[in-house]
Amino acid sequence: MVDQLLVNQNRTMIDKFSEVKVESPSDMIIRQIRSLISSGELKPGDKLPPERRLAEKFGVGRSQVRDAIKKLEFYGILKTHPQSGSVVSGIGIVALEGLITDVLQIEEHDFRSLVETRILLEKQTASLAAQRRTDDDIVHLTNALRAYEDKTKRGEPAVEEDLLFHIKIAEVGKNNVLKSLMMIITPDIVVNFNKYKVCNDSNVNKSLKEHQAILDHIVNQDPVKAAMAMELHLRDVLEFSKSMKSE
Amino acid sequence: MVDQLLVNQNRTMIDKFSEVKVESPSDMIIRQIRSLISSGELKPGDKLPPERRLAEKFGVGRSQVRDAIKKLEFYGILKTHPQSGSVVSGIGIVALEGLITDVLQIEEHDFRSLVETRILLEKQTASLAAQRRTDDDIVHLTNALRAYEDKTKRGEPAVEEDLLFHIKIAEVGKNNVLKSLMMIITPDIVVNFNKYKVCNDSNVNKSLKEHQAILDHIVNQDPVKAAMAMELHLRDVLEFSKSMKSE
DNA sequence: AACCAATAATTGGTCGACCAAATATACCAA
DNA sequence: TTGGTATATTTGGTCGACCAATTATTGGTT
Repeated sequence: MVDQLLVNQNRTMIDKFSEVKVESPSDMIIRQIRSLISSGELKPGDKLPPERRLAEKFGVGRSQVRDAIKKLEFYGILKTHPQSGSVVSGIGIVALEGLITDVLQIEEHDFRSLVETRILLEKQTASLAAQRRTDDDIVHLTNALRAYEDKTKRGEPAVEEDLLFHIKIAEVGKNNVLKSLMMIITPDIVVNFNKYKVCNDSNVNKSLKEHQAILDHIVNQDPVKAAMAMELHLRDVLEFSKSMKSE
Repeated sequence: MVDQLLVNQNRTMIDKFSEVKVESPSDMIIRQIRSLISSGELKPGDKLPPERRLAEKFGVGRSQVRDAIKKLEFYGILKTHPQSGSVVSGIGIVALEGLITDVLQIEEHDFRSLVETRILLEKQTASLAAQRRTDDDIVHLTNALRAYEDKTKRGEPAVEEDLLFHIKIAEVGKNNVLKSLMMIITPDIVVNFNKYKVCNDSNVNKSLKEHQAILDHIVNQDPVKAAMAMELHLRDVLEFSKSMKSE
């Protein structure tokens, strides 16, 4: 009650500090765990204190600690064994420092980096697909391209089918990690696609031909040409995005 | 009570089905949400039913639903607005299908895929680093290499310093996404490093020279040679790992 | 009828309590 | 002393209840 009054009285002063409260609670916990590690209290390889103790030490509920641990586990920094405890991953303390700070800023993907990386990944998937494709794979790829073609011919937006074709290529490449990484950056790309309206009508025809060319090279098992066709395709997208961005 | 008795009576029969229960509860929820989407009950862009309703519908607690939603949010498939609801991301329903099934299997990183992808990423980071390095960057890289050298000269294991050097190169490349992706796969690599004892004494000398070569090419701003040196370096690791694995 | 304020219902976030599995401890027998 | 078993404790997983913010509803005023 009294606290509430004080808050209202100091509203203008509170506003000046509000900017530091943008970081979410779980991020704060992550930062605290990081400090535990860098201060030497937590060496890689040994067990994390139990969630209850951490919650008490940080003065928060156990839920938030669990959230933080889950996030860290997601990025491979921790490994949680049920009914036993969480263990700091084998990676060294020095590298950990850099890792964790990066996790907190992992969303800051600027557009240039995004497209640049996508080109890299997709060139490789195209190359691998050309090397490792089976006859079954060709059927799947053809179907995916057909679906894309049908929708564009009807004048409908086909961003989904476009991406699906690319994902199928990644599957044919038969490299789990590569595909997973593509999966991770794909949502960001879609967001930016919609933001900059990359896929308008004037581009779909060219895009369709480029897709067909990529597929042809994969069918012919020509890794180099497949990669080049993919790069050409994506390079167009990049250039177009640049022009949109400068508007 | 009665159910319990039935379960005990049918223990042998239950055992036959136990194999399907290996998937974690939250994965089951993810699968269910996916079926909700593919059945058309959930179209991209509109709000997810409230957590309580989902929990009731799936016959589980709300915690598990929250876990599933958080996992999906990690991958950008959902976006949660506090006190308002979760929204299906703009990405299309078709692509979602592929995405979600992949999320469930995203941990199956086999070793070949891992090293293959690492080579790809690191070649690019080396190339970019050679293109974009500043004078300050060189100082940092040199220090990192020095730290690695010192520790190896003393005969101590220096896996951390090794990786730190690579991470520094990624930073010099100035591509957020690329660095983030390297961060993601690095823990897996370390685990496998320790498993196969890649960095033994006979290799450290060679490794050190290769690191120096990479650094030189970055200093000379020669992207092609930097990438080649990096590939050479990592290719050795791959070959060595292969031989260890076949033991 | 239109608009706005006050109130009621809904919703995700948080917390504490309970559960079952895993581990540590204590105790007894050989 | 040693080995194993039974018990006690610890631990992450799960659940239901409560909280604050948001949204929907309602009622009244203009």
